[in-house]
Amino acid sequence: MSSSCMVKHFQYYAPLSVAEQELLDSLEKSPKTYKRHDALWTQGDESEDFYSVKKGWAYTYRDLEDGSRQVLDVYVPGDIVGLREFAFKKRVSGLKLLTDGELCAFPKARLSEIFSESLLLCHIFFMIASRDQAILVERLVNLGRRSARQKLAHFLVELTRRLEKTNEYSTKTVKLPLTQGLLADALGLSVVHTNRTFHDLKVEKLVDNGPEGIELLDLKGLQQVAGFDASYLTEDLNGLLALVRPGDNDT
Amino acid sequence: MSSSCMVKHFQYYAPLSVAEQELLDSLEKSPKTYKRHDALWTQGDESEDFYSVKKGWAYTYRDLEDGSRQVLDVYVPGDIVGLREFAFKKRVSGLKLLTDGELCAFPKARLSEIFSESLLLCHIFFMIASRDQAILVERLVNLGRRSARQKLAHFLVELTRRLEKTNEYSTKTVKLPLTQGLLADALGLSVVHTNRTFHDLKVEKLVDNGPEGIELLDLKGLQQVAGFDASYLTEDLNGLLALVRPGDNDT
DNA sequence: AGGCAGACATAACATAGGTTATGTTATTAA
DNA sequence: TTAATAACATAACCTATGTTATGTCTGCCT
Repeated sequence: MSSSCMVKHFQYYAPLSVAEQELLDSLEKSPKTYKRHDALWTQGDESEDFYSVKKGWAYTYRDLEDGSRQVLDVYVPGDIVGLREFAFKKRVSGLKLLTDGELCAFPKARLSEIFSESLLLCHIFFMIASRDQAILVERLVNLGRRSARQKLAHFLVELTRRLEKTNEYSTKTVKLPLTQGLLADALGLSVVHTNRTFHDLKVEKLVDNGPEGIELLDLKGLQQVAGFDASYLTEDLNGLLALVRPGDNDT
Repeated sequence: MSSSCMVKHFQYYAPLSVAEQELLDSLEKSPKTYKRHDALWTQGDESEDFYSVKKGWAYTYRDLEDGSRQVLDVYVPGDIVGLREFAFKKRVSGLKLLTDGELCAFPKARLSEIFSESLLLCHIFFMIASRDQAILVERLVNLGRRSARQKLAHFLVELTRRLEKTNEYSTKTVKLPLTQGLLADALGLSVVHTNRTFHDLKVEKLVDNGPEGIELLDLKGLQQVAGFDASYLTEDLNGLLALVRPGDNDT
C-alpha cells in the first residue's frame, strides 16, 4: 500500500507502522506532472496544500518590487514543500519547477488528523520544519558573511549532500540541473559575477557545465573552498525515536 | 494558575483551556535571570531545552571560521527560542542576551506530552515554527537583494512590528536596545558602513541614538524606505481555530 | 583620578561585485 | 531557413561597501 509519495521519505526518519502508512496515503491526492518552469503557486495565492516532490526539481522564490528576485531554496525528490505557509492564509513565496517533475498534494487542513492520530508522524513533520529552518539559517550565513566564491561552493555542496540523502548517487561527478541565473538569484549575486566566479571554479577543475546543467567534478575540493560543515544537515533520529517510543533504541 | 511565561504568549494565538494552561505550566522550569551579554548556549552545545523570553532581549548568531559573525534573529519578550534545534542533538547557533533579562526553560523532550495531550497546543507550536521560517525567509531576501539602506530600515521596522504584537507600545518613538555592531552582524554589513547608513537615516530624521540604544522617530518613513510589507507577520489565526475546533468561528 | 574598554564617529583608500554592452551557441517556434 | 529566445561568456567601466586608521565620549573598574 505504500504507493504514497511521502511514505518512502518518511521511512528515512523512522519506520512507520502500517496504520501510519495508510494514514499518509489517505491524505494524499494523486500525483500530478508538471513541466519545467511551471508555477505551482505564486506569492500571495491562497495556501491550501503542501506537496511532496516525487520526481524532478523545484525551487521557491520571492519577487521584489524592483524586478529582482531571491531564490529561497531548491528542492529535490523526497523533499516536502509548502509547509512553510502552515501558519498563513497566503503563500509567502512562489514555487516553480526547475525540471519536468511530479508532485503530490496534501491538504494542509487535514494535517490535524495526522497530528491527532500519530504522535510519530507529528514529530516527523516537526522535524522537517526544524530541518528546513536549519537550512535557511545556513543560507542566511552564506548570504551575509561569505564571498561569492564561498557562496557558490557552499550552495553546491549543500545541494549534493541533500541529494545523497534521499536519492542514491553512484556516479562520480554530480549533475545538478541549475542555471547560472538561478544560482545568481539564490546567492544574491548578479548573473555576470556568478559567471565570473563559476568560471574560476571551472579553471580549477572543481566544476564544469554539462548539457543539462552544471557538473561537480571535485566535491572534496568544493567542500574545502566552502568551509563546509555538514552538521546542520544531520538530524538526531535516535532522539526522535526515543521520544516517541521510549524503550527501544536503534535506527 | 497562569504564572507560566508561555501561557500569555500562547493566548495570543488562541484561548487556552485550563487543562492546557496547566499542561504548559507543568513543563516549565522556573524563570532564571541573565545579564547583558550572557550566553545561554553556544553553537555545538547539546540542545535539551527551549526557552520562552519573559523579560529582556536576546539574539541568536553563528560565529564563522574567519572571525566574522552572522546574527540570525533578535528576540523580544513573548518569543520562543531554541525550537530551531528540535531535530538536532546539537545547537546550530548560539544565543546571547542583548539586555538583562529573564527566560524560562522547557525540556525539549517533553514536547511529546504536549503534542499528545493537546491538539491545539501542537498546532500552536507548529505555527510558531512556521512563523519563524517566514521571518527567516524575509531576512534572506533582505540579505540577498536589498541595499544597505533598505536592509537597515527593513530590519528596524520588522522588529518594531514584532514588538507591538506582544508588548503594548504607547509612546511615539520606539526604543530598541541595539548597537550598531549588532545591526552590522545581522545585516551582513561592516560596522563602518552600518554607521554611515545609520548616519544618513539620522540626517533624514528617521532614527536617532538614545542613551540605551537606538530610537525610531518616523516609522512610516522607515517603512517606505524599506518597502516593508507586513504580510509575512500576519498569521491565519482563524484558520488555526477552524482546524482544531471545527464548528465555531471567531477570534 | 587615572586608565581601560565599548560604542559611536569619520576620513582616506581599496576592492568585490554590479552594470551595461556585445557576442556566441544551442534550442525552439513558425 | 529564418527568426526568436535562453543560457553562457567576456570586456570595460562604475559604485556600494569593505578596510584601516584615528579620534571622541562614555561609563566602569581599582
